Amino acid sequence: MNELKFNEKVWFLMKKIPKGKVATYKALAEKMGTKAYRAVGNACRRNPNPPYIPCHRVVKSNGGIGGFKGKTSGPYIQEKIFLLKKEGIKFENKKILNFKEVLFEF
DNA sequence: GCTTTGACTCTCG
DNA sequence: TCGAGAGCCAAAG
Repeated sequence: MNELKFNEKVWFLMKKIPKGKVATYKALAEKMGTKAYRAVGNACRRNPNPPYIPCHRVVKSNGGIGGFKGKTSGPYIQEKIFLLKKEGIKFENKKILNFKEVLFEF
């Protein structure tokens, strides 16, 4: 049972992200010892585990939001941004202004 | 068991 | 700065 599946590893790292901070798919993948950047996003998109996973704290390496609720654009993205903004993260045109400031390093 | 998809990342022009 | 292409891995069909 110590065999953490790929998705489980992703969730575990996500939960480690403190409030007001964000992480990139790349960081997550590399931290778990793989380059499955996409697989990380897949784990979140399918989100086998509900609100238990703070997927909104995971962004792209360029500071972009990526997606939310299975959508890469639309009101869902705005909502994701709004949540992050409430945590002290600044956004501009769907991009994180203080990206490096809020970027959480494992 | 192969094919398709995806909330990605990097490189080149 | 921006767009297109290639590379990468895992889950679902």
